[in-house]
Amino acid sequence: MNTDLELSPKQKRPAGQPCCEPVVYPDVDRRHAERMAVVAKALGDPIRVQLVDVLRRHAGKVCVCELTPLFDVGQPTVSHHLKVLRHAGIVDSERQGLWAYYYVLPGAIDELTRWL
Amino acid sequence: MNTDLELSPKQKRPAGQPCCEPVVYPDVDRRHAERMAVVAKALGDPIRVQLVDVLRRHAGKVCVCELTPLFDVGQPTVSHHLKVLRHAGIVDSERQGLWAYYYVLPGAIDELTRWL
DNA sequence: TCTAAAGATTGACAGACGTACATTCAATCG
DNA sequence: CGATTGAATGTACGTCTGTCAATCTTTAGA
Repeated sequence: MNTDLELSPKQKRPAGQPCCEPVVYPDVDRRHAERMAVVAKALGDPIRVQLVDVLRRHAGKVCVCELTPLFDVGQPTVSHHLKVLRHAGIVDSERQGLWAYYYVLPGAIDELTRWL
Repeated sequence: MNTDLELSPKQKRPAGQPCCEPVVYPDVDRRHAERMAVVAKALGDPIRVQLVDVLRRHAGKVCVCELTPLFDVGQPTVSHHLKVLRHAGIVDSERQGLWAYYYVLPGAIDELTRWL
């Protein structure tokens, strides 16, 4: 990999020529970038970060009724955030009677971690 | 850490008592979660993911005019995305005459990586 | 079967977001 | 200076997001 970028003073391009040629092209293609952006966007809310934190630190499965009192938002909002996380492939849920248990799917986050 | 969650069938709460007590509290406090959410949100766009990818893979500094032709959006839009990344503390820029060179500040991403 | 509870869904709203287009700013060259 | 270039800023617009209130679905218990 070329780590030596010329910071030599460039010249104003004469008339209609392109300014600069790209010296580095993305290593992650568009599709890969889009998938990671989906995961990152899902983590782009403090409540969702804390939700994932709780679910990850708890190896088992956590009931929604245990998650709701941790935050200053109502139950529908927590449900909405969990839905966003599930839609991003970060968590999944399992119903047991009246209760819904959520747990983290480690794969999605690993992909982002590997790139970072 | 308690990794053994009882999945034993819960009981419907009698009348006005709380459903469940939280068994796990967030390890990351609100402020920490907010900072990581800012970083994650800034990475929540495929163009910004690819921008960071290019800047990280290039150890030096990359001129905006080298970044713009990589994407299908106009120069002001690229400039806007770079501004978002700079506001999140992920990148910074340095002016040299007509050209602006962007580079990655490794600290912000490391914080998120450490948690993930 | 009737009531109540856990959780999901819907609709509404203010605010933020991504993009395009035009303009402005700063710096170089003739 | 005056013209041109690289980059940032401003405006506008359609879309998405986070939240709440209300409602709906499913299930447990009496």
